[in-house]
Amino acid sequence: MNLGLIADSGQCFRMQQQGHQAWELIAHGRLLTITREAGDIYCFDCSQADFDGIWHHYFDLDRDYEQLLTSIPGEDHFLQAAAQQGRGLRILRQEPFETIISFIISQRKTIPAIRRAVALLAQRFGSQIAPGRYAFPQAAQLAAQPLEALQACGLGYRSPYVLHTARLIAAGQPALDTLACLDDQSLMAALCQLPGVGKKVAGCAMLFAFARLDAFPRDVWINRVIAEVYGGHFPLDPFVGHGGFIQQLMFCYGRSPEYRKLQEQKG
DNA sequence: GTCCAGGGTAAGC
DNA sequence: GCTTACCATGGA
Repeated sequence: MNLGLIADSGQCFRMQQQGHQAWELIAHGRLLTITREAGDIYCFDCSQADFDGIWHHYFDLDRDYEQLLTSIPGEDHFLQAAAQQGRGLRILRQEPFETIISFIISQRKTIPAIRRAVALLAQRFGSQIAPGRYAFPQAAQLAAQPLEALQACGLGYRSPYVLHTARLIAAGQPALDTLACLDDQSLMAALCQLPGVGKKVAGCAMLFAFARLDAFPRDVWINRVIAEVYGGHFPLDPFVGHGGFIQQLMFCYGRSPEYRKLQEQKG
C-alpha cells in the first residue's frame, strides 16, 4: 500500500497528508489517522474492532493488486510506466452517498476545488466528530438544506443536481443498500437515473464505492491519454475484471509531470 | 484577459 | 442515433 498515492489519486477527497508521514481520513463518521512507520508498514490509529470491521474492507485489503499488474502487456510502455509509478495504489470502497455527491460536484472542477466544496458541505451540514472535524452529511442532512445554502459552498450550477439527488436518496429512491445487489449494467442504469449523474459520474461511483472493478470512467484525462497513446481506442479485453484499476493507473500517470513532460517533447 | 477542470442536460439535427 | 451551447467557479 502507498497511502500518499491513494490520497492524491483523485478517487477520494477527504484523505489528506497531515505532517511528515501521516494522513487524516474522515469516513464512516470517524476521524482516522494513519502513520507510515516504514516502507509498506502503516499504523492505523483505531481500535482493532474498527480495523477489522471497517478499514480492512475500506482499503480493500483482501485484493492482490500486484497480481492485477501482471495483465499489462510488456510492450505497453505507457501502462508499464504507470504501473511502476502507481505501485501501492488501491481502489477504495467508499460510502456510496458521499461518493455519488462528490462526483456530481466533480464535473468541470479541479481536484483541489472538489476537496474545498466537499469540506464546506461537511463543515456546514455534517455532524462534528472531533474538534474542527466534520463527517460528510447524511442524505437527510443535505436534503434539508435550501438551494442557496448549497450554492454558497461553491457548487455553482451543480447545486440543484446535488439537492435533488440528496432528496431522492433520503427518500429511499433508490435505496443504496439495494443498489449494491444489482449487476453492473443495472447499477449503471440506476445511478444514471439520478439528476447530475451520467456515465462518467456513475462509473466513478461504481468503481470507488461499489468496488465494481470493471467500471471504466472516462474523464478528460483518460480521453486525452487514449487519444495520445492508443490512437483513440483502448480495448478492455485484456483487463476484464479489473479495467477500472487500469483506468486509475492511467489517470494518475497521465496527470503526472513526468508523463506531461514526455508528451510536451513529442509536440 | 484567456483557458481549463475526474460532465450533464436539453435542444437541435 | 449524433453534435452543440450552456451551465458557475477558481486557479494557472
